[in-house]
Amino acid sequence: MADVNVSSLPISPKQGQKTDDSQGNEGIPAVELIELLFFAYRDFVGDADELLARLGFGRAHHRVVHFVNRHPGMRVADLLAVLKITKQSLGRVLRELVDNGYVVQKAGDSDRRERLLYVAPKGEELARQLVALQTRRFARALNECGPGARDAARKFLASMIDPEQRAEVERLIANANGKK
Amino acid sequence: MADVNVSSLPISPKQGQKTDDSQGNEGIPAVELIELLFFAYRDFVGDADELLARLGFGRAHHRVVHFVNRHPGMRVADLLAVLKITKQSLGRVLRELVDNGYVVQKAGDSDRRERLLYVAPKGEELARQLVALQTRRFARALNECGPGARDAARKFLASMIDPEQRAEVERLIANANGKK
DNA sequence: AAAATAAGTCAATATGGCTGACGTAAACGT
DNA sequence: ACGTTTACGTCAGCCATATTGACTTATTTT
Repeated sequence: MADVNVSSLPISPKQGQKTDDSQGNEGIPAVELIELLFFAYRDFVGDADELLARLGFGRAHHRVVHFVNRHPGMRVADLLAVLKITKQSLGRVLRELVDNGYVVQKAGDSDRRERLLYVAPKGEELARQLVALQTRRFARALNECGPGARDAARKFLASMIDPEQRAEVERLIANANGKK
Repeated sequence: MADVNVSSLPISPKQGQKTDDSQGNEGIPAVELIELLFFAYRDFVGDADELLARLGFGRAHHRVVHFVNRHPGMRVADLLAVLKITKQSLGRVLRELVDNGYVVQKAGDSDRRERLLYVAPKGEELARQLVALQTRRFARALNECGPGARDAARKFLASMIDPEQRAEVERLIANANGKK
């Protein structure tokens, strides 16, 4: 599968551009971390792509199914805010998911203008499979890193989020987890 | 900028779906890590987007400038292998970068069919600015996580890469770092 | 009754991918 | 020396995902 031949690239003439920042975190130029995150994320999303492609879906459908599954009854406006896309962009994707029986919409109880979003059984199963795929990658990686890696990764990833947005994301996750 | 209103999403009825995997890494459902990585990566690439947009460039240009800067003299075929895109997809992006004086091409010395890629001063400056932006995010995050976070993050990110691809990525990074 | 809100839709456009087909120049193999 | 392969580029057409702007419909709010 996609066996590339990147061997023997020329060696960069400029030696390790440190750009360092103390605080007990010296020694690894940040550009290295930047590239690792790039490759890690590419493989991370790649897990889901094959499964989605077999259903005729793309990453946009993935995101919708995932968040609707995690937040049953969310409004369209909420979904737009989470995904940070426009309503026109969501339109086609949501319609396809509804038409194919992955997502259902119900008018709001107190406000009947709202179309509350829920996953149908098909959608829940798809979301479950997608989470399972990506969970497997995390499990493998964290096992390789040894004990404590999970907490460290959680803290690191949260810290990478824009400070102004972090509280909101944490709230989102806590809500979906059932706020235990 | 983009102040969303995601407050008060409904609470998920199904409690924390553990999907756990022992090894001293219990306690955080993987779905939480999945979402944190999603949001972290979105903000991570978002850093560059604004700067690129001002130049009329997109993420595709970012990747090209970055890797050409890190691997001066790389061949077009090497770049295609790293980015895993087709030569037709690269075509327009590379042409724009060359036309606007960010990247230069030189015929190979021993094989004159090759068009070796180099950043022009303009391209080097752009690459530097982009790395600086993303370095700033890493520095802030790692400082928040305390000592040792850098090594932990490096190990974690590397472990998230497909095992079959990891050696190749490590080689790529080592080469660019000057193989010290 | 008027205004604001939630959602959906139409149209046009941009970006970044893809496949297939073809062309050119240079290197390689027999 | 000739034919094949390689490295690169390009034309044409397609798809997926996103954008902005304008407009409609239903419903709630004021």
